[in-house]
Amino acid sequence: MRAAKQPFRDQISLSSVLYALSDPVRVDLVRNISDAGEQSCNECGIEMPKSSLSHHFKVLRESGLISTRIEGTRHINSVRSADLNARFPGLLNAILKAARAEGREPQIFGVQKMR
Amino acid sequence: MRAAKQPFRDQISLSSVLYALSDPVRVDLVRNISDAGEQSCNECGIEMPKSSLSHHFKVLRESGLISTRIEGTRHINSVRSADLNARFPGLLNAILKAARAEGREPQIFGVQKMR
DNA sequence: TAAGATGTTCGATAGTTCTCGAACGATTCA
DNA sequence: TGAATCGTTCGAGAACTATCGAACATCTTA
Repeated sequence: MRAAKQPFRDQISLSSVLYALSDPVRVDLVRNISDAGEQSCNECGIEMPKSSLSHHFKVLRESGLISTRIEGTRHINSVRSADLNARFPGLLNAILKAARAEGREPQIFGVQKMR
Repeated sequence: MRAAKQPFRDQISLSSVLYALSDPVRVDLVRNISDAGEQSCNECGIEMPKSSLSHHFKVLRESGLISTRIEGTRHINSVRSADLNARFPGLLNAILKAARAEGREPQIFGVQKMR
């Protein structure tokens, strides 16, 4: 119903974006959503309690990385590529490319947190 | 004397890099060092207690963003551009460019932290 | 050797963040 | 209406981070 709280394009801050993506779980989420075009929280392929996942989605949303559209009972997420590319040209691609270059497969079978 | 603890090129992790740069103070530091080529902790232009500054330099060092060479009593920092570009091509430039695009001038007159 | 300069390390405090179960809300479907 | 689905929010505990003064270490120079 009420639109998820997210910044306008001009309010997206570099710090928040970098911070949001500094978590392996979240960068995987963005990577998956980006590859799939759109994705519900459910089919993100990352196994973890709902509340934890919801937390990560919230961070991504509030940082301006994703937007969420509600469709029935599902929340469909998409990467705000246009906004991000407008605000920080090349940044998102560089990060996603780096994530792939790092060789770590997107996480699917549970958590693997380290920092 | 003892070399500052820092990761080898292949051990630089995306998460650490993004996390390190998710702090406005640290991204300014990297920006300044990058512009200047090299810089001691002293002349970084950011006013803040020595211990705080040292903490930020440590984070940058441990994430692989900078390396520190000791010369007399001064610790001279430089950005590990070659290593970073080899490991994550285009990433550092994209971030520095984004930092400039954000319009926030590098911090000089004291702290201005917000996140 | 003593004093000064430059940074690091330690210890403490305050604020954040992550994680996860439990409760809640909204929507769909029988 | 009742049950199921899909997510969010709440609350609490553990872990981490930033900040900063004080103490320490190292090198230089008087």
